[in-house]
Amino acid sequence: MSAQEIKEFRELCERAGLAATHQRQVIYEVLKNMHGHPSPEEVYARVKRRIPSISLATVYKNLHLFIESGVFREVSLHHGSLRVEINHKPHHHLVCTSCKSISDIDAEALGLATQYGKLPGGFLAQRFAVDVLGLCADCQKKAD
Amino acid sequence: MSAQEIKEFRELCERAGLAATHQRQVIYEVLKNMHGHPSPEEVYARVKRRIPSISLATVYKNLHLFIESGVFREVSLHHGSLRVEINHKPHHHLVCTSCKSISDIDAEALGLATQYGKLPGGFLAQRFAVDVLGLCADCQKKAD
DNA sequence: GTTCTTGCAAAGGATTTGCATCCTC
DNA sequence: GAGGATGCAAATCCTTTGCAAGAAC
Repeated sequence: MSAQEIKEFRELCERAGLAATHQRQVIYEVLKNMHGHPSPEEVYARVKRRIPSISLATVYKNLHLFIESGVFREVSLHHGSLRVEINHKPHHHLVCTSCKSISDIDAEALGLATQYGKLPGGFLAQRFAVDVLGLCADCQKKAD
Repeated sequence: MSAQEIKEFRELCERAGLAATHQRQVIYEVLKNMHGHPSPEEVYARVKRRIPSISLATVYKNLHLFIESGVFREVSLHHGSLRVEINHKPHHHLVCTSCKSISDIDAEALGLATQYGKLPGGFLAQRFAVDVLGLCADCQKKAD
């Protein structure tokens, strides 16, 4: 991690009121270099390469801390367990109901006319999490 | 359950290739009379009033069978466990990030311009599952 | 009768927790 | 040094599974 990135990490911890520990830093760095929607186990496996003594519990604790402080986001999947959102651009998910694969699509490319602000009923809309369910290109071919 | 409803239930089982058992019927009936997004435990509690000997495993098995055969749907929540969708009208979810409450909103009332069919990349969109994240009216008042 | 279901108890996976030790601030 | 963080193991929660006994077709 570059000096710039270390500074960024330390500022981020300060803002969130978290100590800038070595484990925390490595988890952060590993996440930044992952793609898609990694599970805690996947993150753990990667971090373990650099800190063999790390425990899964520590990974869980830090993932939650990162999510709580808004550094990363949790993915809402049609799926049972915790997944971390790596993609920082506004986007939605294409969920294939056949092979269960999940891919991202830019919010713009999907072109949903989402409107923020007050909805009828007084609910204040701040973010739209859209899962598009359907069939991916591969599964359509197989279905022929 | 009326004679008409029993007939409906038996046809439904036949279509899905399922035996029309007593337990299955009561689970179905209980679901039909629930609202919102009940958990397996909640369904179990209700069914148990009428069939005290029922087991939680049976409830789980049947919920999955109903979901697989398209009789009910699974809710995708920012939430860890299985929930059954009772509302059959096309709708989306308003998820309050403060109190975690979830309410339904009709697809029309939300007015999202969802488009079915092929998306760029070849994905075939069949259904849109939208979670609107934000603050419910109550939590906005409390935040003042 | 055969096959599908049930109920039970045990197993399984994912996540959390308690606690002693260790590291930042 | 004080309080937060870590690692470990045990605990917990949610869900699934194996199997013998019972019900549906």
